Amino acid sequence: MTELATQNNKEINKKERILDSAEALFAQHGYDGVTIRQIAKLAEVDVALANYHFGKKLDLFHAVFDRRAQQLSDQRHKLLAAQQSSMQTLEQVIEAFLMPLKMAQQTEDPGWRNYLALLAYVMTSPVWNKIMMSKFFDKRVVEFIAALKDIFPNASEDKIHWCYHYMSGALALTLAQTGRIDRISNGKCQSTDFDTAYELMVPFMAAAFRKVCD
Amino acid sequence: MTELATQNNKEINKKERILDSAEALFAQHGYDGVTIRQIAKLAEVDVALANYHFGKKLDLFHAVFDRRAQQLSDQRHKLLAAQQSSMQTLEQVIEAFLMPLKMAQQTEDPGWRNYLALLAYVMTSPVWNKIMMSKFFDKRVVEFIAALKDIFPNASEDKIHWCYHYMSGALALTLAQTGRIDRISNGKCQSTDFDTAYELMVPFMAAAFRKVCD
DNA sequence: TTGCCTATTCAACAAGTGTTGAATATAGTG
DNA sequence: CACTATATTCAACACTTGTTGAATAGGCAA
Repeated sequence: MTELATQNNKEINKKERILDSAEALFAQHGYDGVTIRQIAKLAEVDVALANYHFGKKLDLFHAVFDRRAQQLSDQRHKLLAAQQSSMQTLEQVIEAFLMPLKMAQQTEDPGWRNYLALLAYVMTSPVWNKIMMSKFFDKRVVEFIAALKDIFPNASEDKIHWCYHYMSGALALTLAQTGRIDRISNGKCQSTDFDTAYELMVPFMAAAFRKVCD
Repeated sequence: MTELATQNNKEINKKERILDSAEALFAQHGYDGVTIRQIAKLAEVDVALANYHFGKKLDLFHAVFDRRAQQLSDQRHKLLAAQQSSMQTLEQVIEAFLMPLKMAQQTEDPGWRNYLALLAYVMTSPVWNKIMMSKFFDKRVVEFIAALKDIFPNASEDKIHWCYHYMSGALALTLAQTGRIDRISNGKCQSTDFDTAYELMVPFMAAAFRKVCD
């Protein structure tokens, strides 16, 4: 995200090409919906090379997920900690939570957009959620919820958790880019329009949080 | 839902046992994460029987999805149409949209809970969303959005669509029952607690809709 | 040159996949 | 009983899966 976009790397680093291809395919078809051979074909490398670099298929999946998770998680932590002063508003906290994803999408690197879809896949999967989300993101969510507790000192913890859950769901469906909002709105809204999605999401969620937690 | 729960059907109707087993496995592992042999084993029938009754694997998937989709869609339509009078409040409209899912969960039949997770899988999947959701549910969503337009005559259509999108995401993550809210809240909240999830969701979404669309 | 390490390809394995046709059981009808 | 249609099982097929060990290429140091 801070680095330059590494697009059009078709002639260099095969190792990263494997990661990029796996990322794109896993994001769209899920773990079981993708074969190593499909990944290798898209990356234009031999089938055995993925195994050489990353080991088993499951290890490759972890490698794909971890590559950008660290960056994303760090960004969230920075933004939340930066405004750790007790002057923070609800809108600021929500924005700090969403901003890294918005920035990831705005990068020229198309890999980031694929990664966000992969993140949505992991978030909504009953089997992957525990395994993958606890590695990096759960810690940041705890920080986010702590900030919410400061803002709503009188709210029960349960309500805050459920409110976060709703926001997390809205976020996940946005990241997934299923194309449903395009279809239902007859093309007037677009799944790929993250700017609008995030812009509207902040006041939407802020009002909802206040209603339930205040 | 209106019929009696058909639990403990282990000694009868093998055809329905296949559907039930496929439903449970597809919901948890997705389409590609499940083999016909796993389904047959769980249903305690021969591998070839699934093919005999439902044809190809993809046809079985459709059969599983369609079985309860019709009921769910009809319920939504009834509830929305019943209060078609211009006296309906925002809360009533949202409740009419969520109620069928709440009722499905409250049934004794554990198959319904599996089905809701399957629905979440389809809703969040980039590949399945278009194929499956357009068959039954898109029509009801259009009705739901029409009701929202009546309530917010001055709101732009885009905003209404995005608000629906957020709610749909929150709903999908709830249906998915990933166990994440359990983990983050240290067990204080539970993914299976649909009652609380729906109860809080109505005021949450109502306030959010008003903020953005009013 | 030789030697060595890493990267990459090739060919192949054993296991598992969806699917199918024939064989067998079951139940209902005359 | 026999006849028939449906339901179920059995065995096997052709194909794909992840994975691996041996073979090859390329770069770099001595």
